[in-house]
Amino acid sequence: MATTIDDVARAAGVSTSTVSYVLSGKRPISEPTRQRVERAIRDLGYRPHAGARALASSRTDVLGLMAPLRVDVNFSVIMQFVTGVVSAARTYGHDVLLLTSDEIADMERVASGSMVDALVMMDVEADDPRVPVLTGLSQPAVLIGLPRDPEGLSCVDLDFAAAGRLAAQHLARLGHRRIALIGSPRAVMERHTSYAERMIEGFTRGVTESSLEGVVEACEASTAGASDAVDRVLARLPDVTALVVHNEVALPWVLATLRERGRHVPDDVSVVALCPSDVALGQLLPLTSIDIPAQAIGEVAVEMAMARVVRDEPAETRLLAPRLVERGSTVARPA
Amino acid sequence: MATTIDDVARAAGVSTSTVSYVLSGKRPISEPTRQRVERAIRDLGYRPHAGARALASSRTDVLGLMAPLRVDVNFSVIMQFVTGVVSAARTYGHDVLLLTSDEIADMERVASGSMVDALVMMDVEADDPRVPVLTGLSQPAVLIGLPRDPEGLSCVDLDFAAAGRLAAQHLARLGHRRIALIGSPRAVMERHTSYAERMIEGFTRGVTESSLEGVVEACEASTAGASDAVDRVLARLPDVTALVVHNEVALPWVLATLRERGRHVPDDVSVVALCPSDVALGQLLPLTSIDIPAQAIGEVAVEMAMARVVRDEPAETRLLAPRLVERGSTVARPA
DNA sequence: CTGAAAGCGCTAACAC
DNA sequence: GTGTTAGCGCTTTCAG
Repeated sequence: MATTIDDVARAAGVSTSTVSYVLSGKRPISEPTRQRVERAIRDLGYRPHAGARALASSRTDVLGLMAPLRVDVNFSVIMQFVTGVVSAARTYGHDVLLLTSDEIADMERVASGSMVDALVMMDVEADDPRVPVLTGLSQPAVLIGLPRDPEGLSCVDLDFAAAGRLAAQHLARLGHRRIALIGSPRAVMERHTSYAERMIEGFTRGVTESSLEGVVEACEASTAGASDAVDRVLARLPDVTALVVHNEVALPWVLATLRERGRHVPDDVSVVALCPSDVALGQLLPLTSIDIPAQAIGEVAVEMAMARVVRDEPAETRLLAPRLVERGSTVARPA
Repeated sequence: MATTIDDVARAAGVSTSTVSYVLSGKRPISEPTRQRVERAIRDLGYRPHAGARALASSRTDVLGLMAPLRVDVNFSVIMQFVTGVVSAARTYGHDVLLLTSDEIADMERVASGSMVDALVMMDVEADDPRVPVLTGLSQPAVLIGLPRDPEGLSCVDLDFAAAGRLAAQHLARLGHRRIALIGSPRAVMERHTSYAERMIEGFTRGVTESSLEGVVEACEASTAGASDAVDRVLARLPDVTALVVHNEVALPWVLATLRERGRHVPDDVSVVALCPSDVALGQLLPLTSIDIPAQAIGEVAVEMAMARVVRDEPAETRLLAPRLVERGSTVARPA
C-alpha cells in the first residue's frame, strides 16, 4: 500500500518520468526499460493515485451520469441504460460517478470541482433548465433526449417520431382504420418530456398519412390509470381495433383491462408496444413491439462523450432508427 | 473557471490556509474574516479541485458502490437500494462511484487508486471471493448480505431468517397446516446467496415450530419457471392452502398460474410475498407482504460506512427486523 | 531514448 | 486568530 511512482522508479532504476511514460505510452520506451518498469510495478502492486493524476493532468477518467430515478419511468429502462453507460465507460478506461438528483447544483458541483471529464444526462425535457447550465461548463456533455435548443451539446435518443409513425404504418398496413395511442402519464406530458411529444407527433403523422382515425390518451402509471385510459379510448372510438402503448409501467394493466372489457388481443384489438424488448416478451402474450434500445443509447452516449473528451470532436445529434418486431399481438383487422 | 484557493485568498486579503480553514471549519475564524472569505468565494464562483483536495487530505469524499446489475434480481429493489445509498451519501457530503461488475479487479482498482473513501458491496454471497480481498484494502467496506465469515467487515441486511419464520407463523396463526415457499431461482441458490438460504432456514423453522407441513421450491424468473414451480408445489402438496413467495420477478406469473389452475387467491390459497411494498401493491390484488426495505438498507449501509470513515468506529453487523403487513391476500384456512 | 525539475491546487503542521 | 510553507503523487515541459 501507499507505494508511489518514485518507489517504482527506484526499484526499476529509472526516473519517475520514465515510469510515467511507460504507464501512459506517451513516448517511446526501449523494450528492456519497459520490462524492468513493468516488473517493478507488478512486484510492488503499484497503482497511480487518482487524485494526484487528476491534479497533474486535469483528467479524472471519470464520467458523471445524471440519472434521476423517477418512478414513472420503467426501472428496467433505467437499469439497461446505466448498464450501457458503465460498461462503455470502462471500455474507455473511465469510471462512472452517479448522480440521482436532477438538481443543477449537483451537476455544477461535480463539474466545477473537476470530478469528471464529461457529463451524460438522462431524461432531458424540451425546455430543460439544466441545458443552458451544461453549456457553460468546461466539460462536454451528452444529453439523452432532445431539448428544444441543444445549444451545441451532443444529443442521442431513439427517433420517437419515426417510432410513432412506424407503429401507425404497421397497423395501417394490417388494415386497421381506427387506432389509439396510450401514452405517458399526464405529468410526463406536462413536463414536456420531449420523447412523449415526439412520439405523439409521429403517431399523428402516420395516422394522417394513411388516412386513419386516431386518438391519443395519456395514461397514469397505476392500475386505475390504465383502466381509465382504456375506457376513455373505448368511449371516444368504440370500434377501435388497435392500440399503440407507450407506457411500460402501465402496459400489463392495460392488457388486463382489455381482458376485463371482453376485448381479446389480438383477435379484437391488436397491440403494439413501445418498450424494452424484455418487457414486451414478459407479458402473458409476447407483444409486437418497437424496442427502446436503452443499453445501446447508453453506449452511444458514452462514445459521443469520449469523442469530445479524447478527440475533441464537435457536438452532434444522433437519433437511432426504430425497429418493429412482430410477435403475434398484431393481426389483420377483424372483418 | 479555474479559480484557485490562492485567487480567493488574494481577493479576500487573507492567506490560503485561512480560506482552507473557512471551508473545512477545522479551526475558529473570526466573523469578519469569514465574511470576507465567503464573499470572495461567492464572487469568484470558486470550487475546490477535488483531485488536489484528495491528494493533500487523502480523502476523496466519494463512496464506491458495487451493484452487479443481475437480471434475476428485481430492478426496483436495486433502484431503491441505489437511491438509498446515493441520497444518504450526499447527506455526508459524499458522491457515489458506481461499479456494475462484480469483479475483484474493479474494486481493487478504485480502492488502491484512492478513488474512494469506502466501499459498499451489494449482493454478497455466503462464500464470496470478494470478501477476503475487501478485508485487505485500506478503505473500510460495508456488505449488503451476510457472508459466512465477515472477517471484520460491516454487514447489513434484512433479517431473512426472521422473515421466513414470521411468514410461516402468520399463516399458522390463520389456521393453515400445509404451506409452501416459492423461492429464488436455482442459480441464486447455487451461488449460495445467503439471503435465499436464510429465508429457507427461517421458513423451515417456523414450519417446524408450528407443526405444519411445508415444502420449498426454487423458481426461475420466467413465465414457464413460475408455472413449473407452482405445479411442483401442487404435485407435492395437493391440498396446500398457503404460499410464501420470495421472488419479485416471478411473482405476477405465480399469481397468474394459480388463476389458471383454478386456485383463487385468497379463498383457496393465501399468499404472503417477500418483496418491496410497491411490488406487493402493484399486483392485481394487493398482497400481504413482508417488505424488503431496500432504500433503508442502503441508507444504513452508508451510515455504517461513514461511521468507519469519519469516526473510525469498529465494524458491526445489523440485521433489520422484518415487518408483515396484511393486505387481504391472506385469510383463515378454508374449511 | 531518458532524466531533472517545475508545477498542478490543496491541507495541515508549525510558527507567531 | 492568522500566516508560511512543506509536502501530497503525478504529468510534462525542457534538456540532454
